Amino acid sequence: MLQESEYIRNLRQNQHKITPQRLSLIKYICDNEGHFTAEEAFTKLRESEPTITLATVYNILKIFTSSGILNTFEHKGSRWFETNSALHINFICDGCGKIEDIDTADITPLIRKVRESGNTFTSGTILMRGYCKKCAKSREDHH
Amino acid sequence: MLQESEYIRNLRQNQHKITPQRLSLIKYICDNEGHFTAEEAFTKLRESEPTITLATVYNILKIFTSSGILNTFEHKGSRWFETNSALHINFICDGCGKIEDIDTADITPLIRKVRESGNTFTSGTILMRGYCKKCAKSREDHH
DNA sequence: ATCTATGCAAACATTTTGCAGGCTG
DNA sequence: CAGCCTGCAAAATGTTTGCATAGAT
Repeated sequence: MLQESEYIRNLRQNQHKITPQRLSLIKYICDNEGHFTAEEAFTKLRESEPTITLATVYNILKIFTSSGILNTFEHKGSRWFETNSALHINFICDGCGKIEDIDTADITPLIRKVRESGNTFTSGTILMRGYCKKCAKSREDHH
Repeated sequence: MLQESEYIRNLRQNQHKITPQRLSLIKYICDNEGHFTAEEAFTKLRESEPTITLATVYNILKIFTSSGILNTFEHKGSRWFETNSALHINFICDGCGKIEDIDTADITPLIRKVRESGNTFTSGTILMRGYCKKCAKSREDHH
């Protein structure tokens, strides 16, 4: 889990200015470990930065994703952002919609496989769907 | 690789009617092993079915995805459809944009891992990005 | 004959773009 | 104070919806 200072350093390193909007978003990202959409971040940020716009949020998120400090994937018609930069499984519950990170060493062979085919590997996203423990149980109880 | 008859059987099994538009799309899917968007299928289908609309293409694709005979994933702001129903790696080249299927048995441990956490597993998508052999080489040559 | 599927258009949702003014470095 | 960043509005893109008619069984 990265600290706020690492995002700030990332901005400086890439000659980007430090603005209140950017600091607020960094705070949101660090306080809110997990997965979020631009809209979600925007809604939360507006509490402390009432003039911020969605376009600005997208701008800032683009900086972080293009420098690789944030990952993105698409799901349910939106782009999602996440702070976990190691390749891992994103398990999405079809019941409650929650996204759970599952870290595992078992992914290494997959990357090797990609390279065996002659490709280079830069990044990846693994989405797996099903029902989480809680939702699976409540569905069982309905029988 | 599924045959046209299997898509037709799938329609019948689910009490869906066999229409020319559906047959054309099935033909497109079977002739065109790989990955496609609704728009791509629509553009091609219009050659033989000039009155077909994008909405109809979406309708038909929804039938096939909800019955599980087609997979979907989101990428580059669109939904993509694919005929390979076994969980596999979709390798996306950041150079030419081509999507390559990489089938591997190494995925089984990942599914096990999902279940170990108490979740059920229904489907998954693995997207990996980098440069394909050809694009990696042409980028090297630029140095 | 019934009921679903299609075609069309409009609605919707998400993301991007263009530009004038404001703020950072 | 130069240039990047923000806020705003509009545009662009992709997908869904509602409804009247055509078509499959």
